[in-house]
Amino acid sequence: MGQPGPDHRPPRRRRASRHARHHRRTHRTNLRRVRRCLRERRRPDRRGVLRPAAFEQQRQRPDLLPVDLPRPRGGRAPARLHGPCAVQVRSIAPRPVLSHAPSPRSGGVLCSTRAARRSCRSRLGTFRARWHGDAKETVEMAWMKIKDAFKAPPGTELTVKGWVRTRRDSKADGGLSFVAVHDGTCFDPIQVVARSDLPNYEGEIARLNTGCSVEVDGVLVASQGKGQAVEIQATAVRVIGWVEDPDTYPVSNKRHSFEYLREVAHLRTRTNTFGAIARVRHTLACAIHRFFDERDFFYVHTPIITASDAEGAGQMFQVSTLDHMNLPRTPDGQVDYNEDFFARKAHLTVSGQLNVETYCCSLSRVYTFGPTFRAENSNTSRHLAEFWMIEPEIAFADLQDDAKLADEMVKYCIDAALTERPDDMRFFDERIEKGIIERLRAVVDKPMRILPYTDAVKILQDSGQKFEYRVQWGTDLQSEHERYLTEHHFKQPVALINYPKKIKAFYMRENDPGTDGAPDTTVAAMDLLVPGVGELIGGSQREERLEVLDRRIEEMGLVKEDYWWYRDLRRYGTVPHAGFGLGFERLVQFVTGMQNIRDVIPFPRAPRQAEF
RNA sequence: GCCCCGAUAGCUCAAUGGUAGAGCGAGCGGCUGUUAACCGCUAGGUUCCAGGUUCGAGCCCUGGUCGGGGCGCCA
Repeated sequence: MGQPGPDHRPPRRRRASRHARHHRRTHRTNLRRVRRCLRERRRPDRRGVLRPAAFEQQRQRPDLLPVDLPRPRGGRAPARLHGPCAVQVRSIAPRPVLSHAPSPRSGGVLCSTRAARRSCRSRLGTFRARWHGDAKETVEMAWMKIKDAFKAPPGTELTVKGWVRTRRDSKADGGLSFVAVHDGTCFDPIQVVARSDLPNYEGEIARLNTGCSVEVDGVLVASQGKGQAVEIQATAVRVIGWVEDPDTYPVSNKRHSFEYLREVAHLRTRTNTFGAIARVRHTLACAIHRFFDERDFFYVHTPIITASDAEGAGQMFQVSTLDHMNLPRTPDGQVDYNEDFFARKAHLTVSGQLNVETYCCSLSRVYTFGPTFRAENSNTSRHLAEFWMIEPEIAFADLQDDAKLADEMVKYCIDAALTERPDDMRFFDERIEKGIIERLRAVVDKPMRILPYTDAVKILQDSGQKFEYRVQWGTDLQSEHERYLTEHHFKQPVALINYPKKIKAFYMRENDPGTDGAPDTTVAAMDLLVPGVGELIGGSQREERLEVLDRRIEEMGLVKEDYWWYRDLRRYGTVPHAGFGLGFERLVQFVTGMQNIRDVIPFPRAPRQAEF
């Protein structure tokens, strides 16, 4: 705080006078605003934003009924506690807030239907007395997740546990605080109304800050204020964990940039955005497993450490237990990997595909879903060094089957997010990418576009667009080209198929000459491009003909013997088969509208980024 | 890896080479069934780091660190 000393005084005086000038100025402006508001019979708001007069009417809604909450009166209460005891009517309004008439036996009202009464009783059956720190007997009520609390009937007694989003105070009715509490189970926090007659009101409740963890006992009631349908009238608020310095709490109740939140990845999950991302990510992961399970796919756990280099391309992370400072050497000076853990050079996997193909060629339909590692020095919003990839592989299938599978899977996932997480999706629609719900719905409804690479090149060449890189058959499409196709030309996901073989991996099946009228040989590859993300899926039909595969391995300058077990699949009962890889984080990006891939994985790994 | 841009209060950002400010957040007080609340006051700074130019550097120069965007690699 302050360090008052002779040295500091002169600058302080100067600052104070400037301060004063400024405040006189803003004060005059505010006065003008307020006077205008009064003339127009409106309520003044900050920055001159005026609220409609309806606000006042809303505040005076007569149909809301204040209630008194019972406090423990010493002695044992639990045995006598049952649903209707929880609330006492203090004053009668024309229409009670709790949806049925007071019961004479209890003098209180809680549940309107038989089912709701039953539900109350069963929850209350779990009550038990508990000795609390302040030597007062309190009641532990049924702990409910906030998502369930929102669905419970008014009058339900419950406990919620979570973290404080905001606290607002009011002096009305002798003083009360509104505490927004979230526990991550749904998008919205629940509003807890804590009255000043709670024993720890002054000392604790009125000092709650964003980030504090609390347990709240109370009764669910229809809200008197607008902005939420229900709220909790608290009978007890227990502070579990304080925020030690609210001034430096990294995710205070305000807007933060995603760049900043990346630096506090351990706390960013408490924000509404990252909570929503986590839930949608979970829903998508579950949807993927469900999608495959419903279609008789088996989930195969392919190895994370591998000695094979799946595609002969791409930087890999090396896995070694050798002492870097004292490496064993062979006589010719090379590192002697015979001394290493696996007695050979080993890496983190860049793809489970080659392994999962073996299961495909025996279990027919399989998939992997696991972490994948690329040591490329990629600095983009769509690349990670560690990401999760889904790789299905289907036997007795060609590229058309593969594309169909990709189409169905993407649609299934989108539909799951839209139907299972409407609250989170509404948030993404309003705050992250306007209109995303509609666009996703359109993806589900429309048939997927499938377009040969050769035709795509023609479209681009005839587009009249100025591209930084010239479009030319035989070269890989640049991301500006892909974006033009999916974001401008088709305005929907597009699967490009049958790429020139020179730009694709050795295991992709060679097409017959002249396929799609292409000038040179193509392979049965498929890339699914989606707006905003680019390549969501990369896949192919696999080369099942041994002699063609061997030729391709040779052409690529690879060593046949390294792939001996992969080649065996072609020697013993080979079948046409196909598969693809879907970058899970890119799917999450596509569904949420988040722009940077580092924000859709809990703890991003990228070049120079592995803090958490 | 290449090309651009940036780094100033807890956060988001201002500030011709000449006395470092605002909004939000925080603390205190006022008002209020509140909800991006509002009003007043207060505190809060090694202007990323190391050098250099200058009477004087947040600003100009050099080097570094970190972050962002685009491209490449891909999923």
